[in-house]
Amino acid sequence: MAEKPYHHGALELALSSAALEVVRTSGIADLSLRDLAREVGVSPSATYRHFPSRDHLVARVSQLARESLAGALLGARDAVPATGALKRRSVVQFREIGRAYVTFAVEHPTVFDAAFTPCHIRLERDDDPSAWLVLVEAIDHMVVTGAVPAVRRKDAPIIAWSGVHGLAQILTASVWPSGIDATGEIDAVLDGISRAIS
Amino acid sequence: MAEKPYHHGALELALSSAALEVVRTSGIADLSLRDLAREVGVSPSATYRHFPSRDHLVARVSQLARESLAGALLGARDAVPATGALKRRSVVQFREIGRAYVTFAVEHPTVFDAAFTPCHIRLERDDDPSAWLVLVEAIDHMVVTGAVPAVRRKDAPIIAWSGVHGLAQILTASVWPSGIDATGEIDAVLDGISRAIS
DNA sequence: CGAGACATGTGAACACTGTCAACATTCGTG
DNA sequence: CACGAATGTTGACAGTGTTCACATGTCTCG
Repeated sequence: MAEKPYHHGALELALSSAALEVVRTSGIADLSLRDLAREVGVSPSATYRHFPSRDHLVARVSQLARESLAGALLGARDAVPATGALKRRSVVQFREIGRAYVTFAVEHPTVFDAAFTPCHIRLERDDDPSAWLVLVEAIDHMVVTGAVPAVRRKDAPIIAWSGVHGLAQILTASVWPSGIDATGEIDAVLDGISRAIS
Repeated sequence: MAEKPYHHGALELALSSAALEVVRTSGIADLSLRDLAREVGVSPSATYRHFPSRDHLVARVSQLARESLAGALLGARDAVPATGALKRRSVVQFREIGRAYVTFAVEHPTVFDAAFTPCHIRLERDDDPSAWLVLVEAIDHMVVTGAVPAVRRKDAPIIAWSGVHGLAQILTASVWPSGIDATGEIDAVLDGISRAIS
C-alpha cells in the first residue's frame, strides 16, 4: 500500500479519463495539462511522456468522444425489437439511429462538440468505429430490404448524415434564432430525410 | 503627422479587423489579445477599454463572421438573373443560397468555424441579419410562387438549414471518412433537400 | 544474481497568456 | 479655461504549454 509509487502505472489512461470528465462537465476548450496532472497526482511534465503536446491530448479525447457517440448509435439501433417485417424494421432502425445522433448531441453537448472539434493532429490508432459507418450500414440495409430505392444508394449517406449532423449542430449551438424546441424539430428533419432518400 | 498619438481613435474597429484577419488566416482559436494589441500598436491593457474580456472579443468576431456568411448568401441570391417564370426563379434562388452556404464554408473554413464557435458571451448589438433569415425568406418565397406546398412551410426551414449546415460542417471538419469531394456532394444534398421539402 | 538500458516521473526554468489596479494623457463640454 | 470622462500605459500577478537536466524505478541479458 505504497503511498505514492514513483511510477503511476497507467498514466495515459488516467489522463485521458480525467480529460474526458472535464469535457463532460465543462468543455474541451477548458482542458489544461497542468490541471489534469494535478487531478491525477503527477507533475506537469509527466504528461509529456504520453502526449507529445496538448493538441495530441485533445485529439485523443476527441476520438474518445466520437467513439462514445458511435456507441450510442449502436445502442439505439440494437434496441429496436426484432419483430415484424424486415423492411419496416430497417426503416425503424435507421430512424432510431438518427434520433440517437441528435439526442446524444442535445444531452451531451460538450461531448458532441469535442467529437468534432477541429484539430490539426492526426492520430495513428485511428480505427474509428465511426458513427459514419453505423449510418452507412443502416442505409445499405434499407436498400437491401427495399425500403430505399437502389438509385439513392450513392447519395443517401451524405444526405442523411448532413441532415442529422446539421440539426445536432444547430440545436447545440448557442447562436440560434431563439426558441427552437428540439423534440419537434427532430421528427420534422427525420421525416424530411426519409422523403429525400425515398 | 503625429508619430504616435496617445489616442488611437478607432481601436475597437482596428482590433476586430485585425482579429478577423487572424481568423481568416489561422483560426479563431489562435486569437490573442496581446498579439492583436501588438499588431495595432497599442498596449495589452488598452484592449480592455473596448472588450471586457477575450471572450467578448471572440463573440464579436464570431458575429462578424456570421455577417460575412449572410452577406455571401445575399450576394448569391441577388446574382440570379431576374428572368423567366417566378416559380422557377424562386427555386433557383433557393438553390444558389444553399450552394453559397456550403461554398463559403469550404472556401473559408476558419471563418465558417468562427461563425459557429461556441461562446458563453451574449452580445448586446445582436441584430444578426443572420443567414437564417435569408434562408427562411427564400423558402417563404417558394411557398408563395407555389414551388413548395404550404404544408411544408413550417418544417422546410429547419430541414433545409440542417442539410446545408450539416454538409458544410462535414466538408470542413478534418475528422471525416477520407475522400469526400465537395462539389459532387453539394448537388446531391441540394437535390435531397428539394425532395424533402416538396 | 547483478548491471546496465530503458521507460517513466520530478524540478526548475522560459516565454507566453489573460487580467487587473494605479497612473498618464487627451477629448469634450460646462 | 477647467474639470470630468474616455482612452491609453506601466507594471504586476497567476496561470499556461513546453523543455531540459536529473531522479527513480523496471526489465532484460550476460
